[in-house]
Amino acid sequence: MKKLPGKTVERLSKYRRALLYSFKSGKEHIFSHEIAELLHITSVQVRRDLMLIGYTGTLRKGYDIKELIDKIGIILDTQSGQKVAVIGLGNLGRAFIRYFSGKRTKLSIVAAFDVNPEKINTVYEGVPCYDSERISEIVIREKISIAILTVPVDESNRTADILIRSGIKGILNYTSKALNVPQDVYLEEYDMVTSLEKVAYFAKQ
Amino acid sequence: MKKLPGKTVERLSKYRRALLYSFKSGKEHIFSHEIAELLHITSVQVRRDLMLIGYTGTLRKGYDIKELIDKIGIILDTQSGQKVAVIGLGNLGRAFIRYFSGKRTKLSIVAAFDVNPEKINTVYEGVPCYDSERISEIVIREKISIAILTVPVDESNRTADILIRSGIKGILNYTSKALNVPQDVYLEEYDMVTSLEKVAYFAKQ
DNA sequence: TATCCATTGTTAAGCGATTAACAATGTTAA
DNA sequence: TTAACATTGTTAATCGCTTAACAATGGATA
Repeated sequence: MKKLPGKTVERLSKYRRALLYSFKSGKEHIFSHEIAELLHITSVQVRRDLMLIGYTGTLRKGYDIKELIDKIGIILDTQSGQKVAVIGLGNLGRAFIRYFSGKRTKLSIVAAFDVNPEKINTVYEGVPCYDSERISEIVIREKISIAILTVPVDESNRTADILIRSGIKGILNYTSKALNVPQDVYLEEYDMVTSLEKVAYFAKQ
Repeated sequence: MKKLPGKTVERLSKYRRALLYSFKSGKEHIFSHEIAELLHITSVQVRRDLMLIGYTGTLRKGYDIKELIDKIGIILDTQSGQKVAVIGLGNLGRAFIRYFSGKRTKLSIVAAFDVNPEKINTVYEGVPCYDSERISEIVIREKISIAILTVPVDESNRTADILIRSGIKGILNYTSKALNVPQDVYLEEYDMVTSLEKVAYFAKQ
């Protein structure tokens, strides 16, 4: 299937979580305007997104929640799952591991890396922490395709280069430096300080 | 001044950080294409953003770094500064406090809140942690205008309501639930799971 | 002095995403 | 049986942001 718009992909992820929640509470069908309410968006947008992934509802009952969850899974997930590594086991790295621990999804965090000897060879929430020197070895061995980068900013480019040479396919960069990656590596950047400064700007009346 | 586009505000925050870094290393002037390189964007976009804030460079020397930093400060900051609270002193809350500790900016994190008795009345990186029961009291007393919300998802709406009733002006929401806020409260949402799922989607070739 | 040229500032075009509009559909109610 | 209606799926319009295009500028160079 042709690549979907980034914004649609983000919403599909949110639809799925909201739908799982509704399904667990016993609901079987849902209308576009109900999904829209859950996410605080419009029903048109929901229908447009579902049109893009080719899922069709029924006229008076809306969408079959179970079917739609499965359909979104076909779009977002890979059959065999994808392995994720957290680079930098600081607060942010641990936050990620916490969010994912226990959730059995097609994304699994299988390794963390740090330079701190006190963290190396420990296990956090079931995820082993290795010496950062071993990134390349383990990424290749474990076929890890996604990295969450939460290292100090002056290490970010060097670390990204190692990941790229080890065949990583996507990087989620939380360091405040724009990374250089080749075209075939997907890069998503998020800057906590910028987010807070943005809120501060719009919060002053 | 008229409100700037959100994307421009985000970039201004990044320009400032990059410019501060350049200034510290002794540089005094900079061209639009040099700023663009630092952020991996185009020089046109830089010039357009600077046009929007009304800053004018010189033709052959480019922009005066010191002046531009000050100009961005006038746009983004308030004269007296803004106070920030972290609600939920988990990994993510601590990550935020860490990022900001030591940096003397117009944004200062002055309080954290948690329900865990072991955290209440401790101090993390200079930031005192209070009982979540006291959010309203302290937000009002300290004139805190911005909240970073990192509580468990089932507490998010209740907590947001307390913040709103206490006169908060902006909320940065890291819980995975869309919040209901009145028009005069600025809301920025970020979902770590969605970000990772987006990377995963675009990383599968 | 006159010409060249890199750079800025700004207008216009293009693009991607959201929103509006509406035909199609089939269930419900008269 | 027919009319009313809520809802879906899709096309068209709109909006906001990015990118392209280019005139204006004034220092450097011949």
